[in-house]
Amino acid sequence: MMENFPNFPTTPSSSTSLSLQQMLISRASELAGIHGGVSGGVTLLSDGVDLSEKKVGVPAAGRGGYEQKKKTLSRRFSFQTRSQVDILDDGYKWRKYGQKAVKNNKFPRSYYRCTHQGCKVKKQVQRLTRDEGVVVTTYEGIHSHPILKSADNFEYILSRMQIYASY
DNA sequence: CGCCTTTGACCCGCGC
DNA sequence: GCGCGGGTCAAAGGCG
Repeated sequence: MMENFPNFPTTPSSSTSLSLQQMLISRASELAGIHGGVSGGVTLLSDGVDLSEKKVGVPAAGRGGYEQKKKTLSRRFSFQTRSQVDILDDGYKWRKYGQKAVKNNKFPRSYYRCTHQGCKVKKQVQRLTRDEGVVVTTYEGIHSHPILKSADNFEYILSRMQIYASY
């Protein structure tokens, strides 16, 4: 079985009303309930963590000139699933902007950003070293626009995925 | 032709 | 103060 993720502090709080995020959480919780026996269920990095103020380096004028900006809307949560594909179609359009190898993990981590203008939602997808079938998806931010297409497909994918939890 | 992926360099925070 | 680990930029190429 899988071991828990020490890096992912799990907070059993599902109070905020996030659109997709909430749907995911509720969906995941529901599925976790369905799968009941699964030790773990859903790994949720709920929002409200210490992300109140996050400094982000923004290029000011070419290289060398970086401007410090503070962000307040950084909500983050993650979940891991069993899936063959990395990209889970959640109804939004994403543009990949980076890929980096992480220490302790043999598989690289991919960084995506919502292509919608003004929407600064990011997500990163990472595959576990030990279990290639397990994919960790982390969302950061809240979409400031409606979903482009129906997320039914995503729900379908979710419904046939096994979701882990760490509590 | 426009958007997306790829990929190396760059930047930053933090620990030693 | 330096090095490492992690996140982002941006140029160039690819594909529909």
